[in-house]
Amino acid sequence: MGSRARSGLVGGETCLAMSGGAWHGAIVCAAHQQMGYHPRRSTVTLMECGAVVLDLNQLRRSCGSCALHELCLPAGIDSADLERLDAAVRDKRKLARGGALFRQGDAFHALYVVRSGSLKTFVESPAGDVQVLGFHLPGEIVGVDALTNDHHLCGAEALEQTSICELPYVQLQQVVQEVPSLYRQLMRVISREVVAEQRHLIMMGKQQAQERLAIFLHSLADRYGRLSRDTSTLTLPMSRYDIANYLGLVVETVSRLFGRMEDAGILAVNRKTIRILRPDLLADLCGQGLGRLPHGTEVA
Amino acid sequence: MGSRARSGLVGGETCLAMSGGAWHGAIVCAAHQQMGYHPRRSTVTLMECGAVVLDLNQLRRSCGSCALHELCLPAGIDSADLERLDAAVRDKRKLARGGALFRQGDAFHALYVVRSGSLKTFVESPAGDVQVLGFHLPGEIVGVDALTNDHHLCGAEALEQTSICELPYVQLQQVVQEVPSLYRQLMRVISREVVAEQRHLIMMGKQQAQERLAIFLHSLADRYGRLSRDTSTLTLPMSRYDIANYLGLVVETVSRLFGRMEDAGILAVNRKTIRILRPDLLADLCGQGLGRLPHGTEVA
DNA sequence: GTTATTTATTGACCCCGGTCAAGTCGGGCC
DNA sequence: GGCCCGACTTGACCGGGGTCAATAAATAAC
Repeated sequence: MGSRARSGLVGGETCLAMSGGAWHGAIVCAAHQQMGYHPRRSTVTLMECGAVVLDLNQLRRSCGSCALHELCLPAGIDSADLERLDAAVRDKRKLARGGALFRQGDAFHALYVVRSGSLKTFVESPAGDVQVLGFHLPGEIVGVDALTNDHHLCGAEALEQTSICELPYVQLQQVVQEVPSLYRQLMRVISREVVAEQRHLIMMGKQQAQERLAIFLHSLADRYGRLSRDTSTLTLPMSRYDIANYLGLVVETVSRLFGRMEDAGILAVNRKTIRILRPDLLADLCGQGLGRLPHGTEVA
Repeated sequence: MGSRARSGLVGGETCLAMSGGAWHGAIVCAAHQQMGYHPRRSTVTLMECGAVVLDLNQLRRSCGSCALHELCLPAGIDSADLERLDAAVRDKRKLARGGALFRQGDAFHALYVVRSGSLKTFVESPAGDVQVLGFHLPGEIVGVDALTNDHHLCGAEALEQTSICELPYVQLQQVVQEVPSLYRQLMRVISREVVAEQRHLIMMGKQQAQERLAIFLHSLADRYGRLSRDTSTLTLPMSRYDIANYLGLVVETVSRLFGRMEDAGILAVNRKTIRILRPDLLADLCGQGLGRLPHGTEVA
């Protein structure tokens, strides 16, 4: 084993652009990527980048002009009703990497939608062991589990610089009451979370470790695609530990699997940057248990 | 190993009463159990039993007089608004054991609430392998996953004689729009499902096989208690295969675990009837990985 | 009743992935 | 520059639980 050719990104400038996380992600990058622009050679600093984002936020404060419009609550709502929704959406909170949106046990008073960046939700037992429940990308709702008993059953934490739309529940209820189409859309968005959890469950059920990671990457690429991001080069905002925990594995196993998939020519792995070289083969690995790679097999 | 004293239920008449499933469960049994009555010596046939149920259904057709009132959608809704809900709740469908409420891929047009009996929800891959997603007891809602894309992503099947309240979605929307408190309660009930899935996920994450089964039994007893059923004698409506699949294990492992817990004096297992002899010890097994039983240890 | 079929239990074997331990890399800091 | 620390990788070992197979019990079919 071992003579694996690590896909060498040039390092220096690449990492400089990457190391800030996908902070300009949904806003700056989305536009750039659609134009075929890649921020690799950009020399903007984080400071400059932050300023740009703030300006853009000013321009697109309203749901109506939000890039996530069609993925989020406003989908299918006409401009007249949008103003009422805008009135309910309170200040857009910003979180630094590791910052808590809410903690396990906190009193419930709002639902949240990720605007840019990403979150993880997780529970922690009194004994201290953690279970990551999900990763949340822009347009996805967080906090639904607290509706039953007015307390958050899981914590939510930013994986990178993240910006959040807060929907105070009392006001949201009013608007939803007045705008039937918004009520329907809210249900749909919540249902999406149920479906996401179901997928997670299916994966944890009986899939082998390699299938789990394949499914994880595949579905992440899917979600990136829906955000108009590049689906062949994933920049993972979460650590190997988070991935392992989410998949019900240990970090060593995840590391080995990345290695094996790289050996097979499916991926090019460079820390948090994963290039999917053979989407077809990756899709195969998601399949029904066949086609598992036997330790160091080169796949033509 | 092996010299395990099987808890001997008398067999004959017991099984006769059991074999019909818990059909009179939520309706006849709930009342009986609260009075300390046990249907073991009852000689009613299924036919007679069915008739009784029908009569009771006539008496308590409305949500207002339903025994599940406080567990279900009507919770916290005054009698004036209850009539509007009643109008939306359509015919109460009945399913025989194995009967499908809906199939994976079916078009969505209604949510369902279990009135009596029980369901399992599951997905089936093209290759034929199944993952059981959940078991649903009276008062619990089914079908939420279909709200996103108008098709059921999982199938739902009765585990025993089961009666269902159907909530056609178009009508439900109207009523919910008119009755704010019902809207809130619907959200809460849906959120319950999210929480249930989260618990399932936590279990599948990193728990050992024995902890999984312990948690499963413990939480099932909990839910039975909420339905005013006996929490120390569980009559499992689902097969060992369903349990194993739900827990991400194989049927042999579940069987062995039941055996080990019986050896430890925690349970008395007789096919689908599980008596919890030591709830305290069972709770211990749910805990953080400590206290696992090392193959045939007697616990005083 | 008898037979056939599903469901559950039990044993023997072995492999996937967890555990333990040792590197290695990269980034932040002075 | 040099140091440190956390994130990640890689190897060696082993045990929990999956697989295969045989049997028993209970239900369904006739």
